[in-house]
Parts: sequence; structure tokens; C-alpha cells
Amino acid sequence: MADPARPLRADARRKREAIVEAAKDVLAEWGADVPLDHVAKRAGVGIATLYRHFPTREELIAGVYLSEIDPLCDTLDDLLAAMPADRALTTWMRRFVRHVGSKPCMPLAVKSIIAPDGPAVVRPAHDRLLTTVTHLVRTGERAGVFREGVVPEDLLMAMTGFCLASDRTDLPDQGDRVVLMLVDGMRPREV
Amino acid sequence: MADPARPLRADARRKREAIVEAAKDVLAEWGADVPLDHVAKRAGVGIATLYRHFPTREELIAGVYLSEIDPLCDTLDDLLAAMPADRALTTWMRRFVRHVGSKPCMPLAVKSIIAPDGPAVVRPAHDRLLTTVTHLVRTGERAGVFREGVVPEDLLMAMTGFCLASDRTDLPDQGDRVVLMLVDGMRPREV
DNA sequence: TGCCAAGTGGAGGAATCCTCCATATTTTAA
DNA sequence: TTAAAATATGGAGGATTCCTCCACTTGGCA
Repeated sequence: MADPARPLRADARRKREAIVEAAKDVLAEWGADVPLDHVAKRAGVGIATLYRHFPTREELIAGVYLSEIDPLCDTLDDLLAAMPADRALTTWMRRFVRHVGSKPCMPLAVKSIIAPDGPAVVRPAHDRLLTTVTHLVRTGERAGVFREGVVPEDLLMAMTGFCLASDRTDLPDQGDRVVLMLVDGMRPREV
Repeated sequence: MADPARPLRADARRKREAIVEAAKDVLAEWGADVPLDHVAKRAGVGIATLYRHFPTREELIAGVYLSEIDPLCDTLDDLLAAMPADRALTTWMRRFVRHVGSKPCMPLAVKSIIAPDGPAVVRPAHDRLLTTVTHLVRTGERAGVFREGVVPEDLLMAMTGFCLASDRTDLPDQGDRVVLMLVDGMRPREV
């Protein structure tokens, strides 16, 4: 790990993936506070190896759910092709909230991912997410269905926060309603 | 602690208050993960006493910030007397978000407080908060500035979530914007 | 093939958790 | 007022978890 840009050695990459895979199971089963040697054990890896790849619990949790971001963002084009921007944003945000809220540790992971100063590993996911929301918002602005000046980060923060706070109580109805409020709150105000 | 309804013995009440006072300082200084014996030490109390009064960390943290809820809710009448319901709700929500977001562990405490199945100690604060928001929402509904059927719990969840996710980054501007979106999202839709 | 940078495992000291129970204090009632 | 009963206390200590350190192993390159 001298040069952060150098690709991992083949065995190291394999172990890293094993850790992520194991952590996915163990986090789902035990929650975010699971002892990290459970993860190491299940991955068939020494505890030091786990710590080398993921120096903090936060980075491990973020690492586990990183791969869930892209598929979510991939739906963007289809949505925009199929419906007007306001409905597209609503639909996308509802999917986001449902999906993020559906796994016990995922809101925590997404919190790291959207944080402006999160760990370096989450950077690509951070950018992807922000780009996606920004695109939806700007498209709606240009179409006149949203007022100008809405800050995409605000939406990400509000959605992620909702998932953090609700801990899967009442979902998905409550999530749907909150998303609706946020999106309706972006429409132009008839003065 | 046999009968939960029986009032505490005088010395026990004094120690409980000392614990809350100490925890307030220590949590602010060290964050939510502070070792609990630091709290006990600062309160001049044995660790067992702390555990007897607050069996879980969650209950301790909630207990510390319980007393901040009432003052916030006390402003309700003045607000409603001074301005229309939509502005009153906006103002109140902004105060809430600013205040809850201003202390490192308070969002966590409020998460317990608003949870539908939180610990028993938080019940009065829970009810007070819900009553306050409900009153603001219903007043606006009757005045026709909000559409019907807005669920007050949704607002509490969204505000608390925002505080949890944002960790005091960007506050207070971002908080103000998110509150505005939520409140505007409650207005009647001109179809 | 042999070298070395990169990667590994797990022992073990330090920190923290949380229960248990002998002791101390308050309250009650006679 | 006093003594018994009810309540509350402190901190020792076993169990758990954290996380670093370093002697050893392995993959990649010349």
C-alpha cells in the first residue's frame, strides 16, 4: 500500500473482495456494531488484513454498499426517456429511499458516501450520485417544472437522513410521502 | 427500581441528575462513543449506578437532551399568534433543525425521542413534540395553506433525519433550504 | 530461477463493557 | 426515636473487543 494509485496484487484483490462479501452477510445479520473479527473469520482472513484494507469501520461499511450505487444511477436515462422530469425525479428518489432503507447498514454507508469530505474510496460513488441527482434537477428546471436554484446536495442529504432516522419503520409509505413533499417543494411558486 | 411508578429515593434522584449533567458535558466534548466510565467518573458516581439509571447508551443520550424539547415547543403559541400558519411552521422547523443540529449528540437523542417505539423515558417528550407539530400542521390545513392529509410524523422524521445525516456540515443554510422544500411541499397543488 | 516489494496472520497489550454482590443510605412504621 | 425493610451504591473483575506490531509468506518481475 505504498503508492495508493498502484493496483492491488492479485491475492490482495481477492482477499479484499472476500472481506466485502463476508461483511455484507455479517452486517446484515448482526448490524453495524458487529465485532470485526467476525467479519475476518467469515472471510477466511486475518484481522490485520481486514484492517489494512479498511482502516475504519466506516470505510468497511461504505465499501460493502458501494456497488449498489451504480445500478441505481443506471436507471436515470430510462426514467427521463419515459416520463417528465418531475415524475422521473419522484420515481428515482422513491427507489433510492426504498433501496437504501431496505438494508440495515446501508443508510450509514450512504451517509459516508454523500458526505462532502468522506473517505477517498467513496469518491466515485459520491460523484456518480451527485451527477445523477443534479441531472434530474436541472432537467426539471429547464422544463420549468422545478424552480431555479434547487441544490441537489440538499435532496441527497434529506433522503439519506430520512433513511437514517426511520430505520425501516413504516417504510415504504412514509418514504413515499416524504419524497413527494420534497419534490412538490421544488415546484415553481405561483406568487 | 421494583415499581417503575414509585418516585426515586432522594439520593437516587440527586445522583441521576448528576449523571445527566456530567453526560451533557462529556458527550459534547467526546462525542457519542465516549466510554461510559468517563461519565460516571465526572458525575462522581459508580459505574453501576450509571447503568442502573440508564441501562443503555441510547437511553442516557436521550435522557441528556430530554429537557431541550419543552422550551422548543413552548414557542408554539407565540409563533401562531404572530404569523400565519405556514410561516409559523417554517420558523418553528428551522429553529428545530438549527437547535437539534447544533449539538453533536442531539440528533441521536431526538431519533430515540421521535421513534414510535422508543424507550419509556422519552414518552413525554415524544408526545409533546408530536402534539406541537400536529397543531401547526392542522392549523395550516384549516387555514387552507396546507393540503389535507399531511402526516406530522413525516415532518419529524424528515427533520431529524436531516440533522442525523448532515452532522453540522453546511448548517444552517442547508437546513433552511430543506425545511423550505418540505413546507412548500405541503401546500395545496393547483391542478 | 531468484529476488524483493507487497501482503499476511494472529498474538497480545490496552481499552471498554457490564454484572454481581457486600455494603451503605433512606424510608417506613411501630 | 429506633430498628427493620426497602432501596440504592460502588467498584472489582471476567469477558469482549479493539487494533498494532512484526516475523513470515507470496506474487510479480528481470
